Amino acid sequence: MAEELSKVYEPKNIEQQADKIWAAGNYFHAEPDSAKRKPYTIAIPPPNVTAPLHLGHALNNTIQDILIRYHRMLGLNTLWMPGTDHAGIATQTVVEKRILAEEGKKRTDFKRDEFVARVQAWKDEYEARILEQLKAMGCSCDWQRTRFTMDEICAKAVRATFFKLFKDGLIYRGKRLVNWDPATQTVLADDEVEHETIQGNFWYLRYPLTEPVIIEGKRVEYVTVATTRPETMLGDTAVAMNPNDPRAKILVGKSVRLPIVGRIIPIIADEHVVLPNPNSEDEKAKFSTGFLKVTPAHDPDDWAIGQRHKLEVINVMAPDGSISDKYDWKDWEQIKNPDVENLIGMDRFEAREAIVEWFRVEGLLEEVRPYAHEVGHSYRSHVPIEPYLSDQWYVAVKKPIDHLEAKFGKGMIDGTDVPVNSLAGFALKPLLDGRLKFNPERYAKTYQSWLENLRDWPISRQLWWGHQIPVWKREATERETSGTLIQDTALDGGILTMNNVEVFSQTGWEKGQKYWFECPPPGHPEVERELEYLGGEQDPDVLDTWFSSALWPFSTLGWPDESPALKTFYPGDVLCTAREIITLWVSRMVMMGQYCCGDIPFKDVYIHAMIQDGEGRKMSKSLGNGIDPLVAINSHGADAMRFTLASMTTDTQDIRMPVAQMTLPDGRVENTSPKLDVGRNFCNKLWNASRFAMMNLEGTNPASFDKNKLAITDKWILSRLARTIDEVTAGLDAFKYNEPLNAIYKFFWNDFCDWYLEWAKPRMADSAQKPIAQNVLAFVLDQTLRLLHPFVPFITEGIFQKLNELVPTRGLKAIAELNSVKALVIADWPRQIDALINEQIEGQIDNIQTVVRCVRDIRSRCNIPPSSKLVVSVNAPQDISGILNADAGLLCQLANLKEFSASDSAGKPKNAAAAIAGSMQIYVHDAIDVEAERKRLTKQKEQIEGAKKGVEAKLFNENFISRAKPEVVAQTKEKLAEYTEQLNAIEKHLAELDG
RNA sequence: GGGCGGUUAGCUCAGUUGGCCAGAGCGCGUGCCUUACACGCACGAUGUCACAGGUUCAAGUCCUGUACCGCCCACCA
Repeated sequence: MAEELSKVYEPKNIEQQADKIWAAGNYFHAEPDSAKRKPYTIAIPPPNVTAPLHLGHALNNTIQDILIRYHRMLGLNTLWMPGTDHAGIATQTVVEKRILAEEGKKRTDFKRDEFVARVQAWKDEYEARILEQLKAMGCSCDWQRTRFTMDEICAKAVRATFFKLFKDGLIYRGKRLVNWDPATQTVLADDEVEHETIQGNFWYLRYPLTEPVIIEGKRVEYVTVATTRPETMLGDTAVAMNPNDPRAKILVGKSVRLPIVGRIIPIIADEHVVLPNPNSEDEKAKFSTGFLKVTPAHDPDDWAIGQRHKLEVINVMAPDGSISDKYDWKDWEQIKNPDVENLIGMDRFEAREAIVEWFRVEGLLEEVRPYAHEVGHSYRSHVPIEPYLSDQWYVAVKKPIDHLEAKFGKGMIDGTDVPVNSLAGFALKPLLDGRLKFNPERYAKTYQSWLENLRDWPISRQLWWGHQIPVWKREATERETSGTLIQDTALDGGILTMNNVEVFSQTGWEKGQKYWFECPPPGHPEVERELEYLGGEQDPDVLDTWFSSALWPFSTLGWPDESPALKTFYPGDVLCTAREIITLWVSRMVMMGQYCCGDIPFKDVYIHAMIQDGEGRKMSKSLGNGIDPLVAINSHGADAMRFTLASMTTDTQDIRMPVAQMTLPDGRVENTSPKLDVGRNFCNKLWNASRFAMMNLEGTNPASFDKNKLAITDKWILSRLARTIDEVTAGLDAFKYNEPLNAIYKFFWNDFCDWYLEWAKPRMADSAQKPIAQNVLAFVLDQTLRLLHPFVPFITEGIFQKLNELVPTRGLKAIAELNSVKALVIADWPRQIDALINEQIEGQIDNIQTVVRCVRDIRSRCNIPPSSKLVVSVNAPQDISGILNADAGLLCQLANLKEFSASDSAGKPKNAAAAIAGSMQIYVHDAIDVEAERKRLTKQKEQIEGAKKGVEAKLFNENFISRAKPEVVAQTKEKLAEYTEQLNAIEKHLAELDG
């Protein structure tokens, strides 16, 4: 005899038990198989090893696990690739902070490899915690394949990709303005810059003309520039004005003497300059004087202008943001004077004040106007970002790749400047062709517009934690330097053969010195040693963390090796992530997938909501409003957490989780959410209903089932099950989560538990009925567990195991047979059983339920104890009466009646309470609370009158009759008839009460 | 500045292509330890669908505008 389920639902036990079964069967592991099952692949968005997972991860991974488990049950060869991301700057930052706080040491107090070892230790700790968390959530990842973006396999892909890009001329060294954080002295990626609104000023500074001019009869001695950053004026190398400015004719070509510095700089014409217009909506036009100071070294726009006009680039700042002559202040020797020297060493904000003061004293400060504007701040140090000139590696994203023309075509994508055979084109084209789909669709727009406006991708970072750039730099010899200096970018390149290996090289100039940048292919350390022997040194910088992330879908499968796994599981199927990394990550994976593997890495992108707290704020450590998934699992169970998260997942972009503190069983007080009760309550219900079912399933024999003996309630629950299977399957196929879960919830709780189980109770004591009821019960429970399994895997697996012990073979002979299977995780997804959908039966049961509810309502209102048995009669049309009489037992059971009858001529007995529902009038005999009855009937009368009025208004409207769909009109007429009849009945009953 | 979303019951949210008297869970009220479940059962109450216009026989649903909340993107004149 099988052991009974424990009386109380204990998530912990069930979770451990299921884990054991899954591990023993190795069900999560995927191999290319000889059976040629269709593969189904999802690569996990590798969580950053910066911190343990939060509730957002729980949502993300729950959704992926639902998809994975669903497709596994559909019989696909399913791979969910797990792993973690080294998260370059983020991880380095948290480790630096920790070391500073605990040991008072800075990064620079360590040798590079020592520091990296510290970060590595952090990574090991958090990687382990993260993987534990994923397992605790029930994620059915192929743990044997667990990867890390910096492990050997991924590193190999990084090297291979970098080399390929370098060889194809897509990687170049460029001098550009980068987002510089003067506090931590590193470059930041665009996404690491946070924009904040700053209440600043526009300062209007006068720059004297070297020779006064006459404009419209007036003598003009200076031009006025407006700036928010006066301190950068030390590096001005031009003043620009719009060529359409009427004054341009006279002024362009003239020059000004830069105050303080004394540098003579030209007035140039550039379309970029906004014409002044005080009445304009445009802030810039409103504040513009028509003259723009141009500081190529300290402003991205000005850099662009400088490039167009070949302006001198003068950097006046040190890396720490102070004014300095030591960092490429090209004309320092010529211009130095006491006024400038006075500013050297000042912080940029100090210098700003000093310079403004200088202008004021000299009478050159024309005006100061307050101005609110967005300023980029470092997400690490929170100081304003300094656009800073530096040498960085870039990936050319819009450069056509000639040798891929044959595969991808050539020319621009319509309406864009994106070549089909460029990296950006690789990512954009599949979307436009409909091969790549976003769910919800609206997110495609983010992806598309980002790619259409893409700039080259800076990939070098001044960090220690990451993939070190595989380029060796060495000074060119004098002979090699004999070319002409054109500009500070890559000039030429070539191939040199070393040890029979082709090494690709570029040249570049830095501070007047020519260098070779040489990139050897991966797997040739001897060549790297050789390059070092020649005086080369590996670039100390590391790659942007997104570089390795971009390769994730195939690096994890062993690319560039043509492994069987790669062949089977690439391209994958779905990517599931949050919207914030559509551009940074999703687009780059598509780009690199196409470039490296010749195909897109997934067909569907599912973008899920962001979890906020009850007030609509982001969950964050600093606000203390986050919920740790492990706490949720501890307090409510993993299944409960998954259930709640899935039930909240709709197509909206945010979901709110009210946060509340709660004392855990172990005494800790932690954040959880009352929303988790929803899931826990459901699991508890599932547990108990299953327990009850199994108490009655002993000795179930499928052979004793006879489909001709099905009771009406059996047919009804099977019909409802059939619909639920359809609904859940369709929902999951359409990336819906809340809809299918809701469908099962309603089916299971409201149909199965509330009605079917209740009706089944007495049948279990009836030897004729028992075999039928048992088989149906076992079948419905089995199918329900399967439908629920992707959402709540632990509890369903646990119950399934018990069910297997008790009723090893389930199925309905000649209706739906089932194969036995050892574990639910690999069981077949429920097959469609649409033949069992029976509208007529559902209608009949609906009438029966209505009568039961009406009787219960009257019982409750008239204060009739639940225990007293009642006599009920019903007046209803013949067909309905017939059904009610035939199934009077069902009514008597759930409404607790001793006598029931129905006919089309039944009148209301004296002392009876009446209820009206559809075409039925329900009389509860001897319920003699006249006042309660009058109140109830009067209220219902008002309701029906209101409804009738609305219907009448429609029918009196000729436009409605003539223009609305005929079936709508017919329906409305029927309604009117029904209301009229109901009203007559109610009025009659009311009159009787008075009489 | 550009783009996107939200505003429906006290709370958290559903509401498919416009069509019965707008739904669920929680909470609330009343009554129940009915031999699976009090993390439960039964019954009930609760809405100016943000606001203003428009289209339509018919609008929570479509269009225009406004307000508020939030997110993403953007080179600080």
